[in-house]
Amino acid sequence: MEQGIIINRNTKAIRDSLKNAGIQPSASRMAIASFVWNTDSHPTAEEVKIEVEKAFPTVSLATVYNTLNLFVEKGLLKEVQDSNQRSVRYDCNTTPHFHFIDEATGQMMDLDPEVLRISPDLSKLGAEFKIREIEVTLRGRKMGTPQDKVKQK
Amino acid sequence: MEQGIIINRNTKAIRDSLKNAGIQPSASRMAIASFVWNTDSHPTAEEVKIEVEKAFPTVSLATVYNTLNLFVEKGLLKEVQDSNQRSVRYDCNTTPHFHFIDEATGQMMDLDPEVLRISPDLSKLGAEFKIREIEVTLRGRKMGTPQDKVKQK
DNA sequence: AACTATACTAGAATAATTCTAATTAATCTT
DNA sequence: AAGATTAATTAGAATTATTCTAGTATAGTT
Ligand SMILES: [Mn+2]
Ligand SMILES: [Mn+2]
Ligand SMILES: [Zn+2]
Ligand SMILES: [Zn+2]
Repeated sequence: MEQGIIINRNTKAIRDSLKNAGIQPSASRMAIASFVWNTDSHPTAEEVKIEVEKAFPTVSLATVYNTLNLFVEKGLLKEVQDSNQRSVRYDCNTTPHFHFIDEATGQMMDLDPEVLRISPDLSKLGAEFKIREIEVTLRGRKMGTPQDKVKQK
Repeated sequence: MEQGIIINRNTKAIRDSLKNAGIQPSASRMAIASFVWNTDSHPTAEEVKIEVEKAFPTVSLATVYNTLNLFVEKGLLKEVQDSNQRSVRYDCNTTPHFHFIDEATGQMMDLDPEVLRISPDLSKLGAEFKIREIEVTLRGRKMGTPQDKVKQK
């Protein structure tokens, strides 16, 4: 029953991804990418900063935001809304998928796109609606076994 | 092809709705309710303030927020996220429905729940996910005829 | 009218994000 | 390699949405 996807790229793969997107793989960008591409926790900018500081103590918050925004622009990350509706979270899973938010913990989990079938009824929607993206979030509780908390590589 | 729902309650209906929810229908609450329950524009708090000030010039921003939060608490309004992901919008349509956001104008439109069929595949989702709410937003362009802009009562 | 509870207000505080202007680092040209 | 140019990073100020505070006004109750 594994919904989450952890990208887990190594240093070389990360460097190549950045170069590929036309981004110079500077040290701070590498540090930020290494963190966001190896977690499925949908971190906030502040959480990214806290983690990245461990490896790279001089990184500034402005650089964290600049870098995350750059990654979003280049399609390497997606922005998603935190459930408090106040801050942004960053999602390294840029493939179409859905989210489940546990309302007790606030934790945002990826859902495999196969768990939901979504069919727009064009006859009712009207052809004048040009859809670019469908965003779906489920909210509720996940009654998980403790093992569910364990991250696997 | 009408997706939007305009509640359009008159003064007496609004007063009754407030009383019904256990809210004292003070003058400022009436003014705020009269606006938010007669628009399908999904206004922000700032937009609510600007409108309400016309009828009620001394209303404070704190009262606008207090009142909107109170209405949300009592289930009279729903909060939805603005597409800039920075501010909250208020939706007088508390029945299950979906949203379409025109990415050129930022306009948020209601979609009738019949335009989308959503089926969770419980066998894949897992019974431990207790779903309370499914939130769906479509983004794209609406290539409307000019008449589409006209509000009908 | 006095008392109490509720509602309202102006302005301060908070917090997420962006902006500014200066500094550093990397890349390019000669 | 030196100098010139461009790109990246920084600290801190600015912006903005929202909440908080503490005082004032209003409404309901005896
Ligand atoms: Mn952004
Ligand atoms: Mn709220
Ligand atoms: Zn995700
Ligand atoms: Zn709506």
